[in-house]
Amino acid sequence: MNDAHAPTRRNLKSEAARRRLCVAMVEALDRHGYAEASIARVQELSGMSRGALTHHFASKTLLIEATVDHLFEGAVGGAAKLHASVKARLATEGREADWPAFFKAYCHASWSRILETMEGRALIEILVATRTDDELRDLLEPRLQRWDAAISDGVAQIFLSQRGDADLRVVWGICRTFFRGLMLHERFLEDRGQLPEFVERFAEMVAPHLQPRDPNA
Amino acid sequence: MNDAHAPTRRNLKSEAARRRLCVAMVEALDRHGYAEASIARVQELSGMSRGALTHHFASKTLLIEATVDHLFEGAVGGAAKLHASVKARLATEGREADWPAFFKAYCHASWSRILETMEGRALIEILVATRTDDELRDLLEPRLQRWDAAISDGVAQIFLSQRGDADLRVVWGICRTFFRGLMLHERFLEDRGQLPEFVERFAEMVAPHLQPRDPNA
DNA sequence: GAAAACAGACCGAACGTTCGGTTTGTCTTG
DNA sequence: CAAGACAAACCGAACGTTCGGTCTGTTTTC
Repeated sequence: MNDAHAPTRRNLKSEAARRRLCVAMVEALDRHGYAEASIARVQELSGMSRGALTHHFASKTLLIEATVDHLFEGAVGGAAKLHASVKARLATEGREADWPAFFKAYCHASWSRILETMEGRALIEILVATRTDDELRDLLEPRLQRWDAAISDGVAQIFLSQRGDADLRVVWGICRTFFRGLMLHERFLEDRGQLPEFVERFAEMVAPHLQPRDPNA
Repeated sequence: MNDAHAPTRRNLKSEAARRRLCVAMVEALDRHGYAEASIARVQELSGMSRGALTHHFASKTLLIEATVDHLFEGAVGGAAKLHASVKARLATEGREADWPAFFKAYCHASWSRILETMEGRALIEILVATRTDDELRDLLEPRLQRWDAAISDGVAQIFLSQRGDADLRVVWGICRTFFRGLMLHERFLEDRGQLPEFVERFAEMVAPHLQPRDPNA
């Protein structure tokens, strides 16, 4: 975390161990939920000893904190890649492309990539726990708001709202809100296969309120 | 729950005790989250003894089950009342009313009444826990699907989609999904006061896809 | 007086944390 | 460059707390 020191063999090993523990924590959050993501479970999933875990993360809170940073790094990196590919598509296809279909595909990609993954589900578990855990809330709040800003900036590079950037922020916030809500709504449905239909219908309603940004501007 | 026996003094008292415990459980879920909604916490919040709690609910699962039914009863009753008032408004104001504004008000009412409450937050906690708790999932699944059907029928009585009732179900499912997602998205916002703005902007996007049903049909 | 309602002591399991001891890698010194 | 000093990595046992569940009494209701 704080030591991007010389890449000695020890530092590399230590870094790898910490990463392994974070990955195991993500898996534990996904499979068992926040409350059941116990130290013992993470230890078991990581294949490391109890003592090693304790050594790298003196408390569970510190492990959670590192896991959150791990999640954010992955999410920001993934978003950057997606935005780059969108920019490329917009540059080649230009304005002739079918915008509703394009936006629908973008929504589907965002939903499945961000939320239909182990990492996405782990983040939801943490978000929910944040509501009732003040310590966790204080830990996450600044990170989440920074993340929100980064996402808004990224989307502003490829999309446009006629009402201005503030509206674009709101509209894309609505999209993310909806995607997250889907994770809870699927409990109401008889068939999980209806979810893509929900995403498509949603994208259809939102598409007229946004437009692609001219990449040559 | 299952005993609507003769209203002797004892049965009434028993019923009241069970309700008190369910209410305390809802409060515990709201304040502390699913995992921390322990038997001891419910006992404390209800002001009853451990023995009394155990007497009325032999296991925690039974308490959760009763609490879920308690929540659903309240939600279905509240929805029925809201729909009745909407029907009345539609009958008097008729088709001259400003539909987007009307729908916006309906969305705001649904959101604040269903989700900005102790009961709404408690249900979210249960929904999230359901994802990783198989026993809870089996318990809730039939109830949730019945609930979904009841809500769809209720909305179908007052609203209409040009694409038919199946589409209406999807669109209103999208709305509920969004409302639920707001509970998680507020963590990303600096100011919780932006939430109503989100609801209004969302309603604005959805309104053109629905219309009020003629109450005289 | 029988049964339901209530009260509280008690149990084993699992939790997060703490701690003393061992091994391994790195740096310093002669 | 080999030896010793040192710190980080690793290990598993033990602690106190809290969990849900059980069990034995006491009081209230019928």
